[in-house]
Amino acid sequence: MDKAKKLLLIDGNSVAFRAFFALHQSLERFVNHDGLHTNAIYGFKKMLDNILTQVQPTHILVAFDAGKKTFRTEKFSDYKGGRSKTPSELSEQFPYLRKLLSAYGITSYELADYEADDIIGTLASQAEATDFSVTIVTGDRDLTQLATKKTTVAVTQKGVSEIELYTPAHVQEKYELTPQQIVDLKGLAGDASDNYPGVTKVGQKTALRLLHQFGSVAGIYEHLDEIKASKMKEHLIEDQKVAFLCRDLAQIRQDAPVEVQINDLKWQGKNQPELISFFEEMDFRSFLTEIQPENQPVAAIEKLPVKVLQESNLADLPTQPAVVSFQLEMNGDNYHTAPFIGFTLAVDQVFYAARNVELLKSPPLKNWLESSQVKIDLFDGKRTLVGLQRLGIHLSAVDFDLLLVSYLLDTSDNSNDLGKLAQQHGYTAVVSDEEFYGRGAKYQIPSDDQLLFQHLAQKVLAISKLKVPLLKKLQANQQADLYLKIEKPLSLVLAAMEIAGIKIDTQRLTEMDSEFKEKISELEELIYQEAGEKFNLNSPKQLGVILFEKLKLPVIKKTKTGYSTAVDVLEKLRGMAPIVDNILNYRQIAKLQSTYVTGLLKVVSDQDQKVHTRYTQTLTATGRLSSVDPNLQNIPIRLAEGRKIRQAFVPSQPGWQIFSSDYSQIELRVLAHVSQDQNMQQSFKDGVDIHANTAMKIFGLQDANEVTPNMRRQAKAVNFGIVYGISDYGLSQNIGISRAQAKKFIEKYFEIFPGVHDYMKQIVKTAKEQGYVETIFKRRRYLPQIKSSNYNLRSFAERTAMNTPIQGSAADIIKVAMIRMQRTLAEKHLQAKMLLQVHDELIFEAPVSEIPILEELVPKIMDSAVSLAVPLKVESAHGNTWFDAK
DNA sequence: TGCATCACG
DNA sequence: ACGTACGTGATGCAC
Repeated sequence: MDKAKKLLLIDGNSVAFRAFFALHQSLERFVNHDGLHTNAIYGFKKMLDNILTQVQPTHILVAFDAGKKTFRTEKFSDYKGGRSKTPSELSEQFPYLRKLLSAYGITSYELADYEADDIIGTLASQAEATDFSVTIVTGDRDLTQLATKKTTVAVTQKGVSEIELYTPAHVQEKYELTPQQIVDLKGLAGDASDNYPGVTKVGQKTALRLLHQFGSVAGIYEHLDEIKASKMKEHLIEDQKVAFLCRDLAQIRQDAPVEVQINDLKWQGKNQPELISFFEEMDFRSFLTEIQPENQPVAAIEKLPVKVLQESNLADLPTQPAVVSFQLEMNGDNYHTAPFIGFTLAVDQVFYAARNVELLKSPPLKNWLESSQVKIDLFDGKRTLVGLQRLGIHLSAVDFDLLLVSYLLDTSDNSNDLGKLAQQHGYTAVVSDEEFYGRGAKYQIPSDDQLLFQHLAQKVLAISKLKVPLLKKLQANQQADLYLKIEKPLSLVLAAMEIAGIKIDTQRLTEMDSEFKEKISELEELIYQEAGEKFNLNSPKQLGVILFEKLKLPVIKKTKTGYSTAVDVLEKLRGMAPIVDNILNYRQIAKLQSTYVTGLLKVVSDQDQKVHTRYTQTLTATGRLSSVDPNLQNIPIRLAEGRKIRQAFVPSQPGWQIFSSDYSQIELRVLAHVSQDQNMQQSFKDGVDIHANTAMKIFGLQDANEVTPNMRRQAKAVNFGIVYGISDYGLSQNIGISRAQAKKFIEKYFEIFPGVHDYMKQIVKTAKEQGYVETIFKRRRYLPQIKSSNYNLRSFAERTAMNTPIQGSAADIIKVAMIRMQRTLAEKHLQAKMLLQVHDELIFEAPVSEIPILEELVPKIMDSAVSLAVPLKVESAHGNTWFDAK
């Protein structure tokens, strides 16, 4: 027997609004990997599931408002006037809501000049005329006017899960009115949210009383003479036209020119693959597991035919394939030391795998990897290269590096896991390592060969499947050069630097260790005496109690968790109690001790007395590198005490020295270039001291000699502030001046450098229009929050828009220099080795005899890496240790 | 695991 | 009226 026909009609806009505000508090938790807000989509989906289970419809349509202009605004220009703009965090979700519906197999519909209500009213009445029953879902009580014997109106309550069902009986019970009288009610009382007035001074209460007596608006005016003379009666007479107009506005149309046929709305069910890919796009993990429970995907995914490689069958492999996808699996992040797990290869859609990585040393595998004729596709070339190097295999070229490419496509998405990345790009057959191996104590490498090899094979398959689409995207973004000429060659350069490592004078560190130990215990004793008790000095919480409760020092600043005891606070308390100075000293030395003495000693390799950092090439949002394990980009230099740590960084061979070159003010030069500010460009062309020059200009001095050190210091801070996307408050905090004074500085600065001012305004505008900003080499950073209605988020995005092209372009430039540098050293057969990069500085070791060559060569390569509108300036130094290279 | 602190450009 | 500098990593504490 045929199921009874049930039509479900949903007011898309109103339900989306409800869902959005129900989850408004968690707005920032519902953001997907592209920065899209997803709370309304999430809530809508939950609600939709509820309704589908409750109603069991056979036919469905979701109606949307077509736009601001409707027949109602024609009749009453201020209809829905004064309503605040839909938040951008919601409006950006509407296109995806339609995508969700499409995956659910549900029709979305809108009609020019009509609101969603009218589409619903029209379809409901058409459906009733045949043999349908109808359920309407909305967040708007006005729609209860549509309730009939065959039509139920479900109004969502506060959350997204609860609904209130309005039948004519329920309407009667709640308002003592028939559904049709709701329209009359609105006509009399008006509607604040739709911004139409109704009759003056008549509200809900009076309107209800009148309707109970006369039945309708028309009824009231027919029986006006029965109403006693009163202010209200005068208002009724005066506002008669308004009353009928408002009634008309409230009346939902049931004759709109809707083009869809109800029979076409038959629901065929959800489209599972479309839904999976949509949930992935939205990062809705819980919904994903809901529709594909844990074991299902494994079962559903086709098992790949993997051939297990052994000594005995290596000879069966082709001698020189055109393309090989390769994965070298290791246990742990630190690929300099991580144990090998195994490897896989995909060649002509055939998969090979083995646990024994020694096999890679034999032909033909070694030949493939070292050949320049075989295209190697992989994930994380640097990691692979270092791993292979440990096996004595020299990977010479990579064709496609999935990790690098996907980082360039979106620098804010810096996941380091092949499975996660592949899923984000729509390829779902491969799971994340965390999911496959487990995490922390649960980490386990499967002993079952087939299980392990399937995972590895899925990885290489993902690499080859994603190669073409991602390279296409790169092309579309005009980023192919950035990949081919900068990032890919750089990964090989970085690998070489990491492998080279830098030698540590552990004896020097051990000396410092005992020195510091002594000083620390002296200071500890002093502090405990002054405090009158022992406590944990390293605990800001306990220190706070001592300083601000026991010693009653004034509280300058608070943190989320209590009193702040940070340097800038302690600086202000200096002189109020001797303990403060001692704490500052203690902090300084304790930091050196824990991070740079014992910390560094912990990571020195026993094999070669060197530290081998890892540069993370795909992490920062601006394009800079970062350095981990150990971080060699934050070795102390500013304070004399800390600077001595650099004495422990020494050349790896006797008779060699450390050589260092750094760009001078590269970020300001980039700013002068991108902003095209003539004044700033001229300063750099003239080769003047830029900070002193800025000081002269903002303090209105005639002569450079009049610039005091303090003026120069302040001007330098302004220059920095400009690069960071300045705010008067930030500047005032930084140099300890009033906010008003800071504001004057900034205004003066923009007067002097109008091009910079224009650039800052322009870049924010560009970011708003295109959604991202770019560096000079087209590195891209998306800034979805630049349209946020939240002031803080938006301001942050604006400052980022100003800063990223500057910081990022500087990063591009030094990367180009590094690649050329490495090539030149090889071409000239120099023994010198490039060891470290510290954002605007390159550090080498070289035989003393080569130092004069480097003094010439390195600055030449660095300052000619790009050609800007201003010259680049490079300064060099050398010495027996890193400390002495100053 | 998150927070506060502090090291660098 | 809002509340703020940009980009990182390591350490130790407290939950």
